[in-house]
Amino acid sequence: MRFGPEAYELEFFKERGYVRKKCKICGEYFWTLDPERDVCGESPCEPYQFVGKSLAKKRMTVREVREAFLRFFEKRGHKIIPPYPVVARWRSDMFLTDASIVDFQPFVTSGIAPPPANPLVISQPCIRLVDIDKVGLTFGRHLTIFEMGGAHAFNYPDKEVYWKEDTVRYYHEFVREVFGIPEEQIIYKESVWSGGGNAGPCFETISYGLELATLVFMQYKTVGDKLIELPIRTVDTGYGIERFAWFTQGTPSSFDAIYGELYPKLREIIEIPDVDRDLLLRYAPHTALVVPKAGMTVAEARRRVSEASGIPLDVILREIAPLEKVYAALDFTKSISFIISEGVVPSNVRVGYLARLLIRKTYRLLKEIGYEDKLLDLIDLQLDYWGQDFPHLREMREEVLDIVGTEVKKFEETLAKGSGYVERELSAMKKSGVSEVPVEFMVKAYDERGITPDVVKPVADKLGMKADVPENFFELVASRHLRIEEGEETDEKTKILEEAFKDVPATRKAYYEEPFTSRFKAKVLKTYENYVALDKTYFYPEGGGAVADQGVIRYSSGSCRVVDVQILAGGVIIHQVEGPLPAVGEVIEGEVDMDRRLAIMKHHTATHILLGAARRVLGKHAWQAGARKEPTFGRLDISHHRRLTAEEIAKLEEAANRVVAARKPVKITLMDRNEAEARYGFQLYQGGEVPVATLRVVEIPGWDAEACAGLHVENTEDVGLIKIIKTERIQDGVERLIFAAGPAALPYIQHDWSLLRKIANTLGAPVELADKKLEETLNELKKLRRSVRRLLSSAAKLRAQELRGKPAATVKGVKIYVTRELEDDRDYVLQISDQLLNQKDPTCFIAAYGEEKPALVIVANKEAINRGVHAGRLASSVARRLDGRGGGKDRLGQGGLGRQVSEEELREKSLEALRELLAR
RNA sequence: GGGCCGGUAGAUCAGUGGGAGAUCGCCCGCCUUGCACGCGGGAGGUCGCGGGUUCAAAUCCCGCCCGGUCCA
Repeated sequence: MRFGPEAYELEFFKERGYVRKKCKICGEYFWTLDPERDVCGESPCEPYQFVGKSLAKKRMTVREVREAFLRFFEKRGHKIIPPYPVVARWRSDMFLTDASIVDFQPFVTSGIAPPPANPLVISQPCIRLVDIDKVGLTFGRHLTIFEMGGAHAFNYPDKEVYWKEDTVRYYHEFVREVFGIPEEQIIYKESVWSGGGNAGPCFETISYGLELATLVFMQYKTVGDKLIELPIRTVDTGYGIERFAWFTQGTPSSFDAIYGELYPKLREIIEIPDVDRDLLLRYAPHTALVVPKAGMTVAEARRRVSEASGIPLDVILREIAPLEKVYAALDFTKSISFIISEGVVPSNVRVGYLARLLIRKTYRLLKEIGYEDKLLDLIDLQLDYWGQDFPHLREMREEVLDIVGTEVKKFEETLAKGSGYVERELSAMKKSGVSEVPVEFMVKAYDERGITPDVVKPVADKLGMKADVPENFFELVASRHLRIEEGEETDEKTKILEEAFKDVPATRKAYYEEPFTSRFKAKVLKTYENYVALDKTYFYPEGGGAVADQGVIRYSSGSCRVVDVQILAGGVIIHQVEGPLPAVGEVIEGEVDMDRRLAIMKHHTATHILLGAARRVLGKHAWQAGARKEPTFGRLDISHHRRLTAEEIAKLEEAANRVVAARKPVKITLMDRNEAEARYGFQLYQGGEVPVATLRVVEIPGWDAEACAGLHVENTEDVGLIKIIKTERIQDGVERLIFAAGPAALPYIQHDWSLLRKIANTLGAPVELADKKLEETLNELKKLRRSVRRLLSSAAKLRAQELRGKPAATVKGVKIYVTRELEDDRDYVLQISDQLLNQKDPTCFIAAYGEEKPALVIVANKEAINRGVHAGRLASSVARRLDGRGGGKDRLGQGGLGRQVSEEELREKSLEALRELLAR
């Protein structure tokens, strides 16, 4: 995609005397005051020109740049907006805030809601994990976490704020005034921005070889390869706060500029490689050549920088690479600090998984330089340092360290178990003559146990095996997961219904107006199959995890039962009914099953109460990860890094029921989105994305406030008792509370009670002593087992003595013992045989044991086997003669008999079978 | 949410339908000034839970619980 030159031609450029040139390296057009310039100046077309110099008015820290940026735009009519979270919980299409405009998407940019101010300015911490492998290599041009200075204006058809001219003028003025960059060093490179279905022309602004900002004019919606004009044109500027700070300080890397103040404290934790300053200053400018695209490997990047700087590759690898690792560790630990302090719990799902990968990557990185035990110290350092500007980092210190600490411990366990596993498997392979670790094994180890090839490799080396990791390793992992996407049937059904009811106006949601009214009159607007749409309804449709209402619809000629209620995309509410349909146009009388509805409402309010309790008992990281409200129970999934203990569950119940007893009103208010966010914060979005301008805020004062479309009781007291029935771990890092509130709690309590009484009754002990009694009983059982074993062992010896002198027969020189034992214990019988077979003569022992259907055991000693006895075949043969089946190996045969048998009959059949066997 | 792997002695694990094992740890004894090592002996198990198939299940099948891991 490209825009014509007219998209970039500004009055401003004419005024200042700028000319349009084409870069001889990258071929892009750019605007400059210098007619001789033929390179755009952006990396990788040119090395950095500012390293080792102080070209700005003065050295500035990140904090100073941020302040200067905000004040500059504030003075020019922009309102300063506090930063949004880095975890984009208000959006369902992304996990992390990766640009300042993300804060206002999609509600503001699409026109659903007004912006909190217009124009506005914000310094937004952003997290981008895409270039994570190149962080360090570019000496800080790329970071996983950075602040994007965003000056934004939203231009509506009837209200123009400002557009391209002013945007560029502001930038121009900003860099000249604040940093003193001379005009001839300010280059505007033409480019195109697109993302998230939107697009527009943009300028990348470059000075001294470094891109400092991007000025985007978001103007189009992309549909396929077509551009459609957006009604709202958005000025989306991104000023690289860290890059400005880097530029002003002229340090070799931007890390020195960002974390310079931290270095003394950092040195107390880890050793920072002491690289010769001249070497760094020679090297740093050429890191501009590294472009973090998928195409360029790390080795390739190194080779190019080495060539351009004239520094040999081995010097780079020896001197500079270790320093890059420290840089990356700083960057990663800052990201972790920000993400976890917003309540993300590492897990195997969603944003929690990103957090886990990031923590593991950082751990491995630190391990490479021998400081994996310092991970928490580094995070602690970051929390304290950035906590000056972002106070929640300091407030969450304990929780963050606890959560990351838990995660690290888990990972260490995984690694320890993993390398043990690898060692066992590989040495087994080696024994069987394999000299190279199969790729399939490495893929399997990663997929099933999270063991990366770098863990396999040292073990293979130790065992003297080859282990080559293929380039496409991660593709091979992915190929294990290929499967057919399953189509969603429900979506199809919804589409059909939406089509059928598309000409019906949105249903009036009378249940919001009078949530306690059950009987109502309404007009039938349309019916389709067994679905009915009315002009208004008191039936609450399924939504927000709450199940739909049920009830009846009565009309002149009959009635039907309402079994389900759904709301369609257009706002039409359809009632799924059983029974004959009312006529279109008729006025019906609806009646909601109010007992059921009240039970659902109680569970819904209880959900909010419990969530508030979870935040207090477990910590602020306890976010709702899902919920369901049924008439008979409720379900609340919360993020938490450990299994809940019985004590925590009790505390949750106590806290929740205290709120019930406190008789707090449940206040429901419709509120402007920006106002609600300002008042309650982003904890509003517990249920996920809420794509509307006006939020319905359900507040339990002093306890909980959420954007919620559900129906609630009027006062916490109406909820009644809240009892947690059980907890499950539905994902790693997500605990599910299943609970019941009010009368619905009673059946669970009664059920447990009667079960307990039954158990106590059976044990013959009062309920209070049932646990003790059970313990005693089990202990006794254990003792008895031991006694029985000992006694049977002695009994077996005696029995063997009895039998020893009188074998039943001798067939072809094989001594045969046959016995019928009533004791149903195989060990006993086998011990008898052990005694009897311990002799040189060929001997075979045959026993049937147990009272009802007896079991059969046949054992032969080595000499007997040599004479042709096969205990397994014999068992099969004997058992078959007695209506049973059996089998086994030559030494031991076992089977079951189908009927009772006397010792005489057993002997008879056994000898018969044996003669047959030995005759062959 | 989906896929895959696993749950056996206090710990780590072996055991592919036929008598529950190894190593470490623990206890006792020998050796030793003492400790460690070494030697000898011993204790320790509802084979995660429930159901099914089978004469017979740690082992095969189904469900559940618990843990791990990869992907979106």
